[in-house]
Amino acid sequence: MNLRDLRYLVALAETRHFRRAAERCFVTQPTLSTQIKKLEEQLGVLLVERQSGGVSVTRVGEQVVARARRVLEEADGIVAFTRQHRDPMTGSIQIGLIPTVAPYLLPHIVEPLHEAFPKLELLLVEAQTERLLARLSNGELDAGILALPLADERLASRSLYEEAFFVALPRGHPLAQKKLLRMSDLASESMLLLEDGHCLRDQALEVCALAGVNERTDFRATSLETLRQMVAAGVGITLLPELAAPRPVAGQQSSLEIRAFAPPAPSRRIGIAWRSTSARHETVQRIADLVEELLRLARVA
Amino acid sequence: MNLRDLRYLVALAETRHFRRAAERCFVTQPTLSTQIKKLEEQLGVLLVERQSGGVSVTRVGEQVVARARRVLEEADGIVAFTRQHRDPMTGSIQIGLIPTVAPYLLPHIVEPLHEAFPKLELLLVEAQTERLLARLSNGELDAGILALPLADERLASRSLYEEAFFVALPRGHPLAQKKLLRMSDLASESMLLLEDGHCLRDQALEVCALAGVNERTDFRATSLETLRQMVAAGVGITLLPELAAPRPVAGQQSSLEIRAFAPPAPSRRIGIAWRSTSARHETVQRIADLVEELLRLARVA
DNA sequence: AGTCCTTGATAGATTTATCCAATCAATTAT
DNA sequence: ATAATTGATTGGATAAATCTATCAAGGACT
Repeated sequence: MNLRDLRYLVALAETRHFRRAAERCFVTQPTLSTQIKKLEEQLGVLLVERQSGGVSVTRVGEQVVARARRVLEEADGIVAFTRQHRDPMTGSIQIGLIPTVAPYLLPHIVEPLHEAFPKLELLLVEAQTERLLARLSNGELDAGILALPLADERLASRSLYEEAFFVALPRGHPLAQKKLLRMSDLASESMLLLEDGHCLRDQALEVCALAGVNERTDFRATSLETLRQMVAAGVGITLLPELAAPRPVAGQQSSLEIRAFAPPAPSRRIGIAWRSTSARHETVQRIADLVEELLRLARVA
Repeated sequence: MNLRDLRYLVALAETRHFRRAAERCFVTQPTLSTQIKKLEEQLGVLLVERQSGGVSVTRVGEQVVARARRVLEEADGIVAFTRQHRDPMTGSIQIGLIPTVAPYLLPHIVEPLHEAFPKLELLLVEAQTERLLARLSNGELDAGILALPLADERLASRSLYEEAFFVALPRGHPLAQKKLLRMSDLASESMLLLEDGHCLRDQALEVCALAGVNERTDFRATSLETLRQMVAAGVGITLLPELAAPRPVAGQQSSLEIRAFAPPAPSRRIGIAWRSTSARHETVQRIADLVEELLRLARVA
């Protein structure tokens, strides 16, 4: 049996006429005749009575026609459904972000993304790198925004932006008197860091190694915001990635001082990753394009 | 698009494996690969992600697969419908039975059914009511033999027979001295019952409630046969449905005594259920007719 | 009656779709 | 490193669907 045969049958039932039915199906009458006959043979039942001057559908035929209509409706439904989804920017896409990026990047991109791709449903998940990569690999996520480079070879990735590290100091800290800091300035300090599992922790540790700074091991924060609070409370200093370093709001006093490094400033690269086999490749690229553009604009401003 | 392609797709979604899917469809892997690819091109959407080590269905793919299943079901419905219009008593029919009926009813009916309808292939499945109804509703079964009444409104049903409950006692039990028991006789007893999920358990509990008997809660049997063994071993008493209460075989001593209730004896009604839309309606009726007749004869004998 | 027109059926040629066998490239397991 | 799996690809055989041309049967009209 075949969807085509069912279409022939329905057309025949509606026109009660082989020639007109054939015409409607854009085939010749013998074609339709043969196929209907074959269908009847396959089903072992006579579907139509061929009478001179037209065709009448048998009782069994009526039932089959009714069922055939349902089949065709469902089948056409598939086509209609996929037609809607042919546009890569429709449907839903699941994106994971690392916790040291999500709360600082998302405010910049969620609204513009929604405006640019109103039919795209963004499902955002926050998770640390390891778990993110696992969920990406097993198909639970379509894309992940995290620090590059990646170890996983089955994943493809591209860069979105590079963010410099800034030093966060409590108000009144001696180093706050300098406008730009050098690595060597930090040598006598001890650094507050995030707990294990955050890639930012590893990145900061690397900077520390270069600067000859020790980690303050009696305390590890579970989030960047906690870390910021601790610095503000005077417990120590820390490194903040660019997007997480708050712009000084005009007229607002902060107990936190942010200082940049003198070039060459340490930095980290944030990118987006996806399965190289992903069916959502196109969607991911379009999102990446927009995010890149948005970040460029935000940095200039 | 083509019904065959949809079958390929569903097989692929179920096996997550081109080769195994191809095998199931009785074609070679390249054939299935090509057709799936063609289907994807026609729909303009990627349906599966090809990864080394298997296949995963995309989100759009999942939707298409679900729709494809409906199309195929409807299409198969046409075949089934016409098949039974040729001769309702040919082909195969899948019947589910509850575990407290199957082993006691089937010996009475399987052979006569086969003799009466030699071209009908009986496929018998044993399952508890809940699972039976589920498999009936989703089309895995054509009919189900279970206790009435049913809750499910999408199913039609008719009665096959009513079976009284009997009391099973260990040999030498005081109650065994009476020929007929009243509910009130049981008041001081504690009853052994089946484990949860068996409808017989619920029915027996209802009788217990009427009789003011308590369930023996430290033990629940997984089958009627286990239950019978326990009673024979003197652990307690139980209720057995009529067909499961063994006739006393002449000359054979049993450590089990069976006693009927004085009228009005408690009983349960066993019936057969089917989807009201089932293409096998006629077949089910003919089977029900014969089963009803057979049971009537068996009861008289 | 005879002719014309309509109906669907049939035969043979042609095009198209489907399929398989063999093989490849990539990845994973041993 | 080697073998085993994975799905993709290619070329040619096979089967199916289609078209053109024609036929036979029935009804309508002159």
